Amino acid sequence: MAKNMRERILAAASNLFQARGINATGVDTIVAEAGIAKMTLYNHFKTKEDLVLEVVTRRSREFAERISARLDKSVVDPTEKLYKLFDYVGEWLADPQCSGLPFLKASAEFPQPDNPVHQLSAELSQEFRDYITGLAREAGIREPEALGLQLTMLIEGAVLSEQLSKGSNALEHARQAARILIESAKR
Amino acid sequence: MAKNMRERILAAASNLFQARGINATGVDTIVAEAGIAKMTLYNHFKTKEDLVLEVVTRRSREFAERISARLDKSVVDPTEKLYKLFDYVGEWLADPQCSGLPFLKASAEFPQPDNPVHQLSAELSQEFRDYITGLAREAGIREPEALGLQLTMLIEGAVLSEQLSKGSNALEHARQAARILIESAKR
DNA sequence: GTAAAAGCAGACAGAACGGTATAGCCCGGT
DNA sequence: ACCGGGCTATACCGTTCTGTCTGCTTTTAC
Repeated sequence: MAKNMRERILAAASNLFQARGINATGVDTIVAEAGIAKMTLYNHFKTKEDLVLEVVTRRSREFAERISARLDKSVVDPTEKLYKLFDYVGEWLADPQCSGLPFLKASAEFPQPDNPVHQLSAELSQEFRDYITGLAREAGIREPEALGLQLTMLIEGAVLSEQLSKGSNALEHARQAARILIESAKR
Repeated sequence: MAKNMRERILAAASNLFQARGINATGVDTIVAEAGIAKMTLYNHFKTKEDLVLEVVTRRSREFAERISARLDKSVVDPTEKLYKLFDYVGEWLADPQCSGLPFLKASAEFPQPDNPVHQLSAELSQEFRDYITGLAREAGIREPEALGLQLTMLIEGAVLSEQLSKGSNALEHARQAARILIESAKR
């Protein structure tokens, strides 16, 4: 049971943060959702902020690894990976329990640059961008940083648009834009 | 003075929401920043949420009008407007007191779809997208909705990237991507 | 000039916040 | 058999939250 506790707390917190926002979710609510005692939570996490940091990290890494695992497994052609990237983001976005890019939402709730959650979000966002830049580099793009950033912006914008107005088919349009940008960058 | 009170409250709230986030800013803090009595605030706004709604609306409209006013004044060629759009967003973004697109941050802090702030954010986001789609239509783009959404995603993503890691030159890369997309859409 | 409107200061209510303390229970290891 | 560590339940701390009330002063309008 001991090992499960931590996971249960993280899962409960993750769900609540996603549904109501981080600042709007109290410790008591997390405790109730996880079905545990308050002291148990504070036995595993020093403060609420520590819990927030770990939840944000996990969710972001889960997202990134879910995408990259699929890409590594099913695609070999490096350029094809860039296209497939949008397919897999689309699948992730179609999941009804998906609620946006974790590091983006976290950074919006903690705008102050010196805030630990904000700094973590910036790092995770950078990781994601670096990953896409890496894909562009493997695909032999001349300026992989430029295309990587552009594709990242498209994905972030698409996720936001889809969240704000469902059914806008944002990701499909992002994919079409990406194709044009990739082709243009290869020439 | 009576007319100024409202503006002073809105200005103070706007600054604080921008700097610390909406949920993290208490009414007492707003009152202190505005240099007024608490009852004066509640005399002008029924609840904090009412104040939030008006602040978000104003900031979003200010942004949109600042961009569109410049475009209408200085540019005549419809296609050129699409390019200049990124210049003016860039200038707005370079303003050190700028802190992201108001409706995006607000929607992140109030994720629940039935929340009034979230709904307002969705409407304001839609307004912005419609405006850009209108520009695309005037420029004779074949599928203005598609390009409008794509450019919107680029702008939103660029603003986020710039906020999360300053000096990434996100908007410049967004502009380059936009040029490619626009040229491709015109052909 | 005077009365009504609006602003002020500060106390206050009731709830929620993050976090702590305490006392007991249950269960596994030896 | 028993001991210790993790979990529970509950009460509690001080602070902060939104929102209200009151009594007094200033401004505004006619």
